[in-house]
Amino acid sequence: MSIRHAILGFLSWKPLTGYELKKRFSDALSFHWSGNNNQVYGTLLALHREGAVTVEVIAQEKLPARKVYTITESGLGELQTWLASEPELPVVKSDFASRLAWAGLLGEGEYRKMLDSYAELLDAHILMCGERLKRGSEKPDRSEREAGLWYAIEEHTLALYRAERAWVGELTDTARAGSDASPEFRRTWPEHLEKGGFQP
Amino acid sequence: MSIRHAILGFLSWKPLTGYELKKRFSDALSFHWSGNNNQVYGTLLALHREGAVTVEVIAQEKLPARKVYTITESGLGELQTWLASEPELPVVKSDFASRLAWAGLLGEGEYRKMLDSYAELLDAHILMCGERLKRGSEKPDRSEREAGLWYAIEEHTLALYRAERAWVGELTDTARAGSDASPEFRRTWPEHLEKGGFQP
DNA sequence: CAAAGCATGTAAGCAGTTACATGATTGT
DNA sequence: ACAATCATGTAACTGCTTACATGCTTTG
Repeated sequence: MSIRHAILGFLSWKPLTGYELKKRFSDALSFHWSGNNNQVYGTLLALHREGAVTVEVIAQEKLPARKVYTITESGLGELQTWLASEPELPVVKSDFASRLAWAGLLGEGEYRKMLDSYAELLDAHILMCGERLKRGSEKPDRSEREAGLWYAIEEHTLALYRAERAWVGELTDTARAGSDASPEFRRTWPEHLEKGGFQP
Repeated sequence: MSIRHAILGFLSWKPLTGYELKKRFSDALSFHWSGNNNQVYGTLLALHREGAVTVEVIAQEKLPARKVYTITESGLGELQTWLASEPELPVVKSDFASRLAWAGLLGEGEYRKMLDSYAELLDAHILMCGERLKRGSEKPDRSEREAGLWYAIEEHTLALYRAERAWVGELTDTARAGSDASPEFRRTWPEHLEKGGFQP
């Protein structure tokens, strides 16, 4: 799965410029690509070289020319072939899970702080997502099913963040319960290291 | 977040060889790194060059020498500094969501097939995860909290796949309900393309 | 006798990131 | 006056992937 297919997807909906594609990627909740220049303009160039899209250059007074890309039948064929191929498992890169794995090295207070700052980050992100959804940019809706799917995908993306938030809440509750039972500060050091050397 | 911190994490637990680290990454449910050679051996080399770890070469009869890496205080410092830094949002790369966004281009039958094959993939993966958890490889448990966290992380990872599976189930139900209402085959073509050119 | 495990490493390459480069127009 | 939007592109870099390269030992 690369941005190539996602770009072909957008172009199957309507002709767009690189700039417009970039915006769609950075506005979307559910496409994980940042929509940076190199990625979009570069892929568009490759797509054109390979005959998957055509370009129409529309000169503008005072602003750089717009290059409007249109999908070709060959491009549409590639998109359909991809859609019919075997899907892949989702890949989740969780910085937080990686940290949590070693959070035993932290004291109670530092651990709580870690949970809190992640909860805060998630809350902010969830809020932002909600606002973006309310504003609601233009989406493909060539059929009932398509419109429904775009809605479903966005809801599902949000649901994932909410599940993550709920999990952090549970961890916080557990931490609270645990330290109420044994409130002393305890920092665990690796057994194979001398204690007392590095003290942050 | 890079594999560097995860390696330091494992080494904070106990000295390990590159080979052992590789296995831990490919066995883990919740670390997203594949644990390929270049990544692990390369990072270890860099870590050593920078003084974050030390090496002890243990010659073996008939097998290549084992290089056992031990974390230094500087390495432990780097790990703690990272743990105290701001966490990042999880990044989800969902091939399936990207496909779903353009599934309006598919006919009912192809769409159902797509849902089914993803459901199958998830089922297989969930089963495999369950077995891996039952087998249960050796995990850090220097404190109650650490042991509990490793358990919590693995459960949470599995929960995510299960939520994904439930979602696909819902989409399938919706699709069934929809096509019962209007069972005709309908393929939607991009408005800006002539209909009838490319027919897969 | 083949496959899996032990054990190290290198080469080539893809996908994606940040930052650089330019410059007019519109809104606060 | 400053920031955002419109609009294109390039350079340098990071992180990660697959495949290559070697070769012995244990298990099925």
